[in-house]
Amino acid sequence: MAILALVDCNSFYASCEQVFRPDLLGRAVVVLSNNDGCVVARSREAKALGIAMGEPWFQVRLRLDGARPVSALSSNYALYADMSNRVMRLLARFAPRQEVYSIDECFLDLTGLADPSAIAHGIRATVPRWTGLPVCVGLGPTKTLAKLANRLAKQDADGDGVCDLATLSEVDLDRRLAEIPVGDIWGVGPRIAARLTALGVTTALALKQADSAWLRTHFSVVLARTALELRGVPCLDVEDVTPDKQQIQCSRSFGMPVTTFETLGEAVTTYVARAAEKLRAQQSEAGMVSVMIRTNLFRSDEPQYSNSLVLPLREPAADTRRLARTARHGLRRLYRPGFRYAKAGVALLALSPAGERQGDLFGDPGRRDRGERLMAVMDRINRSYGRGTLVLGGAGLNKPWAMRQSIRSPHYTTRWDELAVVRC
DNA sequence: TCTGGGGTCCTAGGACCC
DNA sequence: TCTGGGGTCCTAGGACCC
Repeated sequence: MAILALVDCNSFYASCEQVFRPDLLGRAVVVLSNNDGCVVARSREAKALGIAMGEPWFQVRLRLDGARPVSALSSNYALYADMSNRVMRLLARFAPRQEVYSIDECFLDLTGLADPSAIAHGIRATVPRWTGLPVCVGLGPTKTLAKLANRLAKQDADGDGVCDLATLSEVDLDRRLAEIPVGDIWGVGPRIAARLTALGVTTALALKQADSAWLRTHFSVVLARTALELRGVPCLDVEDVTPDKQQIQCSRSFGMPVTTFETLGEAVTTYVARAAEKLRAQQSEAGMVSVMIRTNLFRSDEPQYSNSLVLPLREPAADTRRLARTARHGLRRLYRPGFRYAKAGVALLALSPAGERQGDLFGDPGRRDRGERLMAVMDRINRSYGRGTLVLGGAGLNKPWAMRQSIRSPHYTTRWDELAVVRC
């Protein structure tokens, strides 16, 4: 039998902030989404105040009305990404195979190892000691059960942070599954949970026992697989090599309403540049570019406009200038004056490995090579001296439309001039 | 005044082919 | 009265995840 571990950092973003701000330990801490919009991470104390995941921060403030102190921070992705790398590198030591599933969690394949439970406890003890970040570990014979075990480990406040569903007898496992709402299962979202519940499938146990063919006809093969995984039949592999992205997006809400074509163009150019960096980092080229703009959907008192467009390229490209030119063509067709725009975004689609392209009969290969060398130099400079050191002129310089991050912590671990200072 | 961003997979239906 | 059968590819939309 396979034994998989799911290791997940507790309140990851909030915990990262607390590592460098020990004064925030034991306090209600929330981390906000881009533009300081919504709550995306909460310390245990913040959860206890009833602050919901995804709740708009201005509503939280209105509701709590200053009666309870809450420390809010803008998100600091440079910090979280760096801390994530530390955790993942450390966790890789515990198993021959690791799948990094998200910024704060990974699967480890412990199949065949001597004492998985002891390893789980070792992880639970070692990660906070080495990185300052608390983790919980779930063990199970399939990914879905390991996920579930992790959830149970986190829910059990008095537990030791490890939950092992792999060594449970069938009877004991079913007893636990009977107490878990079906919506708590990985892969069962709110829509499907509501439909399942209406049909009488309300618990994890009921889903496990549901007929496979019935699930396929009334729902999909995805849900049928989830049910099989609950039965201990692995349907999802641990993928230890990260596949290349099939699409790369970059979109942001503006820090202030934007009305002019020129300003939207600056934003779109900026986002294309960011997406194209990621594209070149995985050595791909894009065959299509999509552009999207929209007004503020929450303003019922303002005229609304939302539109997007997909533009094919004559020949796949990874050159920021070419992609930006195409995106601006798209923007020109999308733009309508007289609206207050709140958000723009671009996506690079139809990605293929660089160098496998079909040539353009009318293209200029020499020009193309020069472009590739220029992009390589640009990426190198921006890697060495920081993102945004070398940019296209069309991206704008002041960027008054850029997102708000009024309460961002320093880049403690990734910038020399912002290093954390420890006084002993 | 204030409401995030970036992904994946599956399915149904239409276009098209022989 | 009666109007084939089987297949592929693409896309939009819906659902999910963190």
